[in-house]
Amino acid sequence: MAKLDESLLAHLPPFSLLGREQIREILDLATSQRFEEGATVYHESEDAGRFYLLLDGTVRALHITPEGEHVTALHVPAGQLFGIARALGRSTYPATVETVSEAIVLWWPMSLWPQFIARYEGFATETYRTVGERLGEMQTRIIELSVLHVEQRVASTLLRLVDQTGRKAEGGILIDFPITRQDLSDMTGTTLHTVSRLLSAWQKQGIVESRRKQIMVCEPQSLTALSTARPA
Amino acid sequence: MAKLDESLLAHLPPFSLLGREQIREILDLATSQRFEEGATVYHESEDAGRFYLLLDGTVRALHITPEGEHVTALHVPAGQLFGIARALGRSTYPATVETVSEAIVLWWPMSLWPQFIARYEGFATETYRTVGERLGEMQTRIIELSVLHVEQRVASTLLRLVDQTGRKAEGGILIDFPITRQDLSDMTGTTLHTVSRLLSAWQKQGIVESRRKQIMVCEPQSLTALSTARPA
DNA sequence: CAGGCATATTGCGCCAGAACAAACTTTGAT
DNA sequence: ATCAAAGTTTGTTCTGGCGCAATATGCCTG
Repeated sequence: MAKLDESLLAHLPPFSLLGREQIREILDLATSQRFEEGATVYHESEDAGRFYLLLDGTVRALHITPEGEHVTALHVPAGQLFGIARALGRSTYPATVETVSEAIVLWWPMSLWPQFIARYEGFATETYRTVGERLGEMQTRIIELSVLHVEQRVASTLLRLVDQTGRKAEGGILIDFPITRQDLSDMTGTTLHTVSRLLSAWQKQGIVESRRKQIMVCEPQSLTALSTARPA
Repeated sequence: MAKLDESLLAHLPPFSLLGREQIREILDLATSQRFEEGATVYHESEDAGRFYLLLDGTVRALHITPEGEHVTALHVPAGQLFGIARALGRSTYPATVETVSEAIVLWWPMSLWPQFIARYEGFATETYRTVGERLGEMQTRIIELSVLHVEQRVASTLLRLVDQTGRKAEGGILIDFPITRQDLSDMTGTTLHTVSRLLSAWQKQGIVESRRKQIMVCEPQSLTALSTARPA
């Protein structure tokens, strides 16, 4: 395998406090791996043997119910750690992770976890910050699911995605990975039919523009309005 | 203030690995405080100045939306830590915490947190296990809110409460703190009306028995059935 | 024990959104 | 080009459960 360059990690929060040699050390312990779009990295409740860093692409954490329904818990953008079950005192992965687009990851055996925490300055702190952020996101999800209507949930989900992975494009901000109506409905707890109707309506109003597997938000303000307004 | 006894902490997971002197140390740093039923311990987004151990009673973490709706995130049973914002890399509390019944807590200034983590064996590990468990609970909530119907959500919420704080009583298992239909609806993302109807119906079937602010589950199996069954 | 307040029950109408159904479009493979 | 598969749109029907409103019941206070 080609030797990995230190600059890959140097600017990422979990490693930003570390010196060159330490990063070299870490990289030499890592394995890099490429995943196709839609590939499964690991399954829920599997033994948590590795922890991962997402170098490029997007992955999502999801659950599959006994009835076969998919519920998306979380999207992870490039640059973040995932599969960090040990940070939560768990020995199995709490969710299934699959790639949303082609993805490049680094991984380390979980047996190295304690030494990463102990040896590398800032690694623990940043990791727990990440955990805290995800927890916050989940709380927001719960609140939204509890009190918001479908339309509001879809609107704020779109806003969140734009915020996390939006890429400037002409006429709006593009969500930077392939996303279907079904995906959106898995994130919002509704059906793809309803999402389709909403997007069509919004497109007519010029708020979004959507092609197959692609959504561009043209008027974020309008979505914000939709997501907060309590309709009469 | 009366001196606290070491036996208070000795058997609790975060401290169970510690020796007598260490526990003494910890207790001497602690302040104990009693809260009335329904009292607020701290508010969301307040500066996280303390971390808490719940010695007796039950507290709940909740959010209040701008519109004034309450969403209950989590119940914390006696013996657990809460307000551990620092474990999540946060400097403010992520939710409001209020007591559900009369409660006794110990608290320490958050400035002691780093030293607790560093000095006391097992404290960090157990803390993160707690975080992991709560995260798991939240995931379950999200899944339930996404794919289950109101009746199923109420049923499984009742089961969870029975599981966490149930106390054997004649004729069934009693939920060991005062709980209103409104509370239940805040936990399940529905209205108190619907909860009331459901409880009435279940009472007629002999599945539960409810007085004012009190619910007893007589036939857990029936609730389990209700919570999983995919109604035609 | 009277009055007042919080909690609970119940009936009714209505509508957001799910379920079902079917056609259409884009993409990619042969 | 042709075909198949995946994704999307749109129409119609139906219902769970919310909103509103009135009433009942237990609980606390003075």
